[in-house]
Amino acid sequence: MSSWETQLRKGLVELAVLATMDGGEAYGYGIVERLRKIEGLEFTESTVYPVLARLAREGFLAIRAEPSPAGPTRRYYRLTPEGERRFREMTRGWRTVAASLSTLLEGGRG
Amino acid sequence: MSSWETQLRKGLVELAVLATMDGGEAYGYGIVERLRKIEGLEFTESTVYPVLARLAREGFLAIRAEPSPAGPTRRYYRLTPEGERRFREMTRGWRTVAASLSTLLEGGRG
DNA sequence: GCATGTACCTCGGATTGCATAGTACCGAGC
DNA sequence: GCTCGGTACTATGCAATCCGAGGTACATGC
Repeated sequence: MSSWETQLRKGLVELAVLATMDGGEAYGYGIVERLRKIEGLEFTESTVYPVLARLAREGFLAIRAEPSPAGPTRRYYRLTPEGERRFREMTRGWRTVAASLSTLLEGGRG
Repeated sequence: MSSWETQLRKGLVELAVLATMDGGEAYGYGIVERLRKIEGLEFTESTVYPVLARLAREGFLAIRAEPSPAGPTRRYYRLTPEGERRFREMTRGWRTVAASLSTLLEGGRG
């Protein structure tokens, strides 16, 4: 993985993770599997798990445990009201930055 | 500045800086002044100067010195052929990530 | 009993953003 | 000739976090 792509992802994991459980539930391994298929968002378990732990600790996620059909107990995460607010804020911030950078890239030195 | 926005910027400075000198020249202070006006890309001198130094050291930028109308000698930076390639690669990578994330954000848990 | 797939978690190195502080250059006005 | 404000860059150090490598554990099929 090229180093600058690693850097580009910083701060994006959190948004991507929150997005996977917008309006529903998701568990760690499933999130990793899902993001693995999205170009540019291939995060590993060692990236996703700490983020989930932090978000839960900060009160943005609620946890529900449920047995897995094959494996250890799954821990399903869901957005709390605070988590939803955070997600909306981050989405707005992301759109702003994305739009600004697009303009800059198209405009050249204009 | 919220912490996640700081992280979001990591890796974006480099692309933003390269963009400001696409097809032309730019000097440090001028780059900072220009980016300061773009929402979401307000980087400070202590962020931009090290990036310029690193990019020059890695061979992505060429330097030309020219007296300033008022102040110390300006150092104009220009993309080398390698720098242009790097810039194009980063732009592609950025567009990929941006598109993926947009899809994820709009699609919800679809 | 062993391999395999699922599921969760931790540790440590490397990278980088940015606040703070400092150096130095130049022209204008007195 | 001295100060002052704007310009241009450098140095130091902390905080954040990505991710490779490694560890534990459950279930099924052979």
